[in-house]
Amino acid sequence: MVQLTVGKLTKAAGVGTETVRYYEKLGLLPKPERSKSGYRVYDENAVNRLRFIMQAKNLGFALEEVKEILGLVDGTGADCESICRRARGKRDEIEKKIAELQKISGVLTALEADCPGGPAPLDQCVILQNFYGDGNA
Amino acid sequence: MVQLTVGKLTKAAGVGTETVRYYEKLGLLPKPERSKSGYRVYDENAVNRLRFIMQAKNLGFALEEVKEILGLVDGTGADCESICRRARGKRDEIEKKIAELQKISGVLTALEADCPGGPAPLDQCVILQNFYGDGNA
DNA sequence: CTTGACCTCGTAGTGCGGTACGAGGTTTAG
DNA sequence: CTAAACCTCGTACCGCACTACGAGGTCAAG
Repeated sequence: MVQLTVGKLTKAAGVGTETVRYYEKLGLLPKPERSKSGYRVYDENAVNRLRFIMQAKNLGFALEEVKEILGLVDGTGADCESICRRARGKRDEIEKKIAELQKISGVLTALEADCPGGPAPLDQCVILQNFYGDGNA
Repeated sequence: MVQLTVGKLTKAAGVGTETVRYYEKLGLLPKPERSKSGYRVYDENAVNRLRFIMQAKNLGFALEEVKEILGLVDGTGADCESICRRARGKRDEIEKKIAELQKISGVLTALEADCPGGPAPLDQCVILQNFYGDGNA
């Protein structure tokens, strides 16, 4: 088990020290061990947890939601069944997000396919006028 | 072409009137026609555009990024080639997001699969201790 | 044994994305 | 013909997620 100070941790995960403290306060990161002098001490698991948080956050999850997901994974106190149920719900949410992203990706691919390939005005990219309609929920 | 007031538009898209004004100010929505009395007048295309914005926003795109995507689609002034290039870049970003979401979804699926199915403590869900490592970038 | 990089904490300030408010004009139902 | 429901605008405020700041303690290098 490698021992990391908060500085090493933040460098490894690409975030600021303040952010780590903030996440700790919100309960996204567990309170770490402390050195004799009171410094936070982490293991490399913390790096991955932190990376996971950043990733989820970038994908449109609020910190509260990330906390919820992490709570499922930590399995703090609750029984397996209820955790499973919530995990399934969360996964369905995520699958929905994936589907929506795929739709947007499709729009951009169509846009690309429609481009004649040279520097020309976009007037002939007729597909675009209707794309919102295609992307309709 | 159906004519919509901003109230109809917002009801159709599920947002507030203020939000529409806000997006207009930011340039996400084009300045609409006005009625004699100065009311904003929209067509149903605006509903879809607005929905698209909400969707993209929920998926973790900042309004500026959404504006950029919409700019690509609107093809305002630029030539086809540069738009294509940026569309490709944006699509790659989106595909990355999709891949990350699939990883998170996978974690939750693994969690579910690991659940014995009854109300039991999660101690046996060993997979969880390492999941961050699995989800590692 | 001092310098300077690192750590501790709390509080205040920032930027984004709305959201609410207030003063006023318009339109339509009774 | 008046009242309610809609619209206009600008400004101010809100919550989230940081981010910076200031006062101080720790520790490894020279």
